[in-house]
Amino acid sequence: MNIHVSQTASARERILLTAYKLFYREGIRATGIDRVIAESGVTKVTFYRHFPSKNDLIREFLEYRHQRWMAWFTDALQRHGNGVKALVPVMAEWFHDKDFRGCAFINSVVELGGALPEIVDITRRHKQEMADVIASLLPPSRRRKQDAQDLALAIDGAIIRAHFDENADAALSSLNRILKALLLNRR
Amino acid sequence: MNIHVSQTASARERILLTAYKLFYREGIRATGIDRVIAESGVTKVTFYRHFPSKNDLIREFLEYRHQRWMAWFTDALQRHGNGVKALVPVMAEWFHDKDFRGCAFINSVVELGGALPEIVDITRRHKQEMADVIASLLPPSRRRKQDAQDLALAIDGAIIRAHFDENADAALSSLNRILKALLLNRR
DNA sequence: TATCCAGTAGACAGGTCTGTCTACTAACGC
DNA sequence: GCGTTAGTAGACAGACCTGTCTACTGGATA
Repeated sequence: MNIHVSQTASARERILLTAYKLFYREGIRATGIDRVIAESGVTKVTFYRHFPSKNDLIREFLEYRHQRWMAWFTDALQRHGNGVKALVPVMAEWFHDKDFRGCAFINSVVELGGALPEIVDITRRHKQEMADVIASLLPPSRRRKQDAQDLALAIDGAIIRAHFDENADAALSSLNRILKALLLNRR
Repeated sequence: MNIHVSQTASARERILLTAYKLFYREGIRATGIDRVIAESGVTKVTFYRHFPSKNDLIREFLEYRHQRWMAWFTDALQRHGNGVKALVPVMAEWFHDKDFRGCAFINSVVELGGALPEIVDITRRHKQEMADVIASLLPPSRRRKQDAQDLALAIDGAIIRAHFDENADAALSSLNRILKALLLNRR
């Protein structure tokens, strides 16, 4: 609307984008507030005006990550034909990204689930939405939701393997075989 | 052999057991050395004589965890009939343990994989050994290793789901269906 | 014009972290 | 008997963490 507001938005946005990059790349606990402040080019006062505590920033980071990841996911699925067959190529696209470091939500549960239980809830909701999107790829049937849950679990396994394996191909092959096995076994 | 040595062994053992408990329950980064020292009832000098740095303790913790977990895993498989059908009950046993907090190796990769790359190697070896044990449950065939890898990936997915889900039953059902689908689809 | 308000710069408080240091004790092995 | 070795108790250094504080600046608005 006016410069005043857009300056505000831009400081906030720089903080959030910096946190997005650092929290995902280095981990949340490993990233100090001072580093986020320095790299986003704001001062402490500005930072704490927008985010009263690091936990607030963590919550907003996860919300932002959720929005961006879901948007990428649905777009990538469409680009690959929007069927269940798209899942493996879509995951391949993610796993081969040079910045891939696993699932931000799983990572945050592992890092902070004990100290910040709401992160666990946020993660459950994120994974539920992912499973809902997967369900929408499947033909309607009694088992659609169940199949989607199974696929979501297998995808989580693949994310983990791709995270610690040297390359993602083994994870993708396994995911592909699981997917085929689950969906061929109908009727 | 003699009291001298066994006193030594016991201080070391207390430290390792305390780290085992705290690192797994609270996380490695969240657990300060001072806490391990206090709870194991030794002094700083004693601690640092046995473990020159926290990283040394982390390595030994993972080694110890690997030994204990593999021993539990093979034992549990035997108790449940030592076939591929044992996998789901065995996982159920683990997931329902009140102290279950996911896989210590996955967790350590997420927490420290960036800072301590050798943890990633340790985790790969651990998961490879797990997959080898799973392979030994399968009848010999061309695809035995591949099937074992697929099952191992699905198990990792189930571990993650059981870690953040309220209860482990959904994860176990999915694992069960994936297992059946993979193994029914033979010939 | 006067007042907010979001911003800059940076000191500081209070806590926690890993790791080192001094000083002393008791048991074992040669 | 004497040196080595593992232990106790606890102070301390130096880094890093989150979060607060003062003092100042410049633009938007009433």
